[in-house]
Amino acid sequence: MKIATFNVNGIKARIETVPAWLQASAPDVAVLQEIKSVDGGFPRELFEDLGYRVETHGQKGFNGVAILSKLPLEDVSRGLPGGDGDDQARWIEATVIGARAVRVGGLYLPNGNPAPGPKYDYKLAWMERLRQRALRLLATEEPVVLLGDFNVIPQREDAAKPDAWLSDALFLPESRAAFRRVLHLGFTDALTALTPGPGYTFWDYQAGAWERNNGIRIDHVLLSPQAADILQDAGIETGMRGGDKPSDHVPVWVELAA
DNA sequence: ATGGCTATATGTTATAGA
Repeated sequence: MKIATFNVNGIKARIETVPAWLQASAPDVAVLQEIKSVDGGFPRELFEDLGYRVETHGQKGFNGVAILSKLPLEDVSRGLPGGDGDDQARWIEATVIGARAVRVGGLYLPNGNPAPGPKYDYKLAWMERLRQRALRLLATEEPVVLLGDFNVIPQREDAAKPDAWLSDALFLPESRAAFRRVLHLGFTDALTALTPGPGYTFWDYQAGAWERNNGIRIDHVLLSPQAADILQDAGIETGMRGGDKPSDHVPVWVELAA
């Protein structure tokens, strides 16, 4: 089972990019972030015609997440628990029925800038809610994959110019500590487990960041122990950043024996 | 760089992203 994540930065703007990617990369499951679309405005037929089931959790203008799956989905849920009035569409979860059932959580973690401030408080609170949800999912002892745009640079080596990010919400010590608190519940970072060394997933549109390889790694795939046991391969589709009508993020994928 | 692009809707300007 190949599972991918892609922050598309607007599904309407990526109306050709995303289907072309799906055909070339052929993930069984794709979680998308920043669809920037309401559910009714999502071009679901386009993806259904490619053989995908479509589940969206959209919102007007910003945010918005989705799951596309060639395999049957069960128990789809939208919204990260514990929100109490949080109406930002950043979380969607479903069980994918392959050779094994895999619980997949697709997430778009808040950016948090400027920090300090209310947006940063929201980011940290959201990360604590993520930790709580992750703990519940681990307790099922089933394969669990949490993937998406985490908006956290875990280590200095995950940025081409780490010193430029020192006061940024993506790299502040509290953000990195909160990320580790999730990871250390027992998850495996699929990319660092299989491909040590620099591997970026985002390059800003500005200042020739792509041409200069001034990137950061902020899209991650976290595997529960039961998922890590069946991890076969993982990768970053770096070349997508240099393609037609690119998002500022590129897809990241894992292959599981499931 | 005090944001140099990009995307969306609030739409010929504001807001958000990272």
